[in-house]
Amino acid sequence: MTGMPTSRRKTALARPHPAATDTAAVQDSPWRASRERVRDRQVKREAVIRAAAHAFNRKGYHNTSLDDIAAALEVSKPTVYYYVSNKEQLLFECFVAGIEPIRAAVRAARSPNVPARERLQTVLGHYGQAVASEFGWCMVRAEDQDLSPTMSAHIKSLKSEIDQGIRRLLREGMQDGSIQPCDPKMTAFALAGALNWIAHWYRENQSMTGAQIATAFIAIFENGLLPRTPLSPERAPGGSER
Amino acid sequence: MTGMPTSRRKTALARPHPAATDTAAVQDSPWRASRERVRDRQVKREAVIRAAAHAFNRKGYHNTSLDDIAAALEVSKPTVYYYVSNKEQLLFECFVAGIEPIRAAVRAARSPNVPARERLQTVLGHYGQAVASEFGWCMVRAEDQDLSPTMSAHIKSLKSEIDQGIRRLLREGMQDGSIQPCDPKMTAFALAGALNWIAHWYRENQSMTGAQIATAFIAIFENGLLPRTPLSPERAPGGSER
DNA sequence: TAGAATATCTACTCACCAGTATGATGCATG
DNA sequence: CATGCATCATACTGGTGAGTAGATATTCTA
Repeated sequence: MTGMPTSRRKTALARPHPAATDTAAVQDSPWRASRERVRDRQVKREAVIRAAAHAFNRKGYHNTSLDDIAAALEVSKPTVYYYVSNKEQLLFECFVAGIEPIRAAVRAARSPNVPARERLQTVLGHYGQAVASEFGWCMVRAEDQDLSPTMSAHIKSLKSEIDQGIRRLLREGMQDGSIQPCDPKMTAFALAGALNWIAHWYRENQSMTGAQIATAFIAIFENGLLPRTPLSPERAPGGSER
Repeated sequence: MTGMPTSRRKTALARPHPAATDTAAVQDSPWRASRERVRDRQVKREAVIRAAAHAFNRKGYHNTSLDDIAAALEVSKPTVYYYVSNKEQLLFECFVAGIEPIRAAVRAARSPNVPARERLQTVLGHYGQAVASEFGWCMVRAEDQDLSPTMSAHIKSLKSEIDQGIRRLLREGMQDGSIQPCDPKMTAFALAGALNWIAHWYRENQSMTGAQIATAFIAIFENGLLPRTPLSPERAPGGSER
């Protein structure tokens, strides 16, 4: 009987987001599929990762408990711990799942028989798609501050790999004449920032797909805001990916 | 005596960032200034906000306890609660402190006697400075998921105000011919994303100031990656702000 | 100088949650 | 069908941290 009628409910304050359908089950759970125990560790492990990504997307890392994830899969918490060693690793796995396609694209962009700007287009296209994927949020938001030094270092190096790849493409583009002279470091930051931010506003079932957004962004970055002299009718000679 | 020598230490897992100088005191605390009680509620309140921003910057919102903030100010937790009602409000105040200068810049950019691209330059300049400021992190990272519906809606409307302002400048720029035809919505997202992301990599005492970074970004966005026909010797006719 | 208002502290409560101890249940295989 | 392994659950621990109760000290005011 504290008196004041102002909103008490410690719980309500601590969890600002009780969110209607909280235990919103994941669409496909290897457990719900059949009641008898399926022996496929890898499939289940990936289902756990995916469920975690889903929950992190909606409620954020810190507002998601492992009980939430377990509930979404309709299993108990120890089951989750049977497939991953702890919460941090769960975030890390989501991060890797999100960033891997980008790394692949960067590695594939080494072929020097294509103008660097076109190769950059391809990389940025995959980048945008990855950020808009189900793991995009985790990839973008995996914070230093929530990870052990080891994991943090690992993540940093993966991110750096991509950053360096983009800078290299920019430099190569300046050399082969397909890209306007610019500061590769700052330009890479601007590009990555614009694309990363997609994770903050993009939601599935939106009008545009990740690839379409990436294409639009590439056009913006290529053309620039400054009006171009209207004597180059073809603005993007290379075919956009997809 | 659990057996396995694998890393136990529940605490170490839960707080991955014990960070050497954790209770790193804030430079200027109205409390440390003089031991007798100063009667200046507003000054102290602002000191609390600033200390919170500092802590959030370094450790993130969820890894910062109100005890941390109190310790940084060399007071006790109830003292902090004497100036703010709860942790959420603390985040909100930091957000507002960060975003206010941008809103001011957007409002000031209504004067129609200057080309819209130049007005946009000014807005983006202030934007970049704000993101690189001590409140930048809080402004950019104030998550929906950590806020009550009321606060969340409030923040959304403030953000939207800026977004709409940028889109309007883009449209005006297309009309007055100072800006290349483009999709204002996507372009505003790209601009805001690139600038917001500054908060993720910028640290003070870096070689560039926030304003300098903003200037560099504006140049990148204006020129575009596509080489320009080398017949326009002056690339940015408008003087850069500052 | 007596009270009132302001400012601050010590010492709690209580919910939440990561992670675990322990044991049960099914499955394969000899 | 016994044994060992894989899989999963119940029920717990221990620690953390938001927020508070209630007392105390200091300053203002009448």
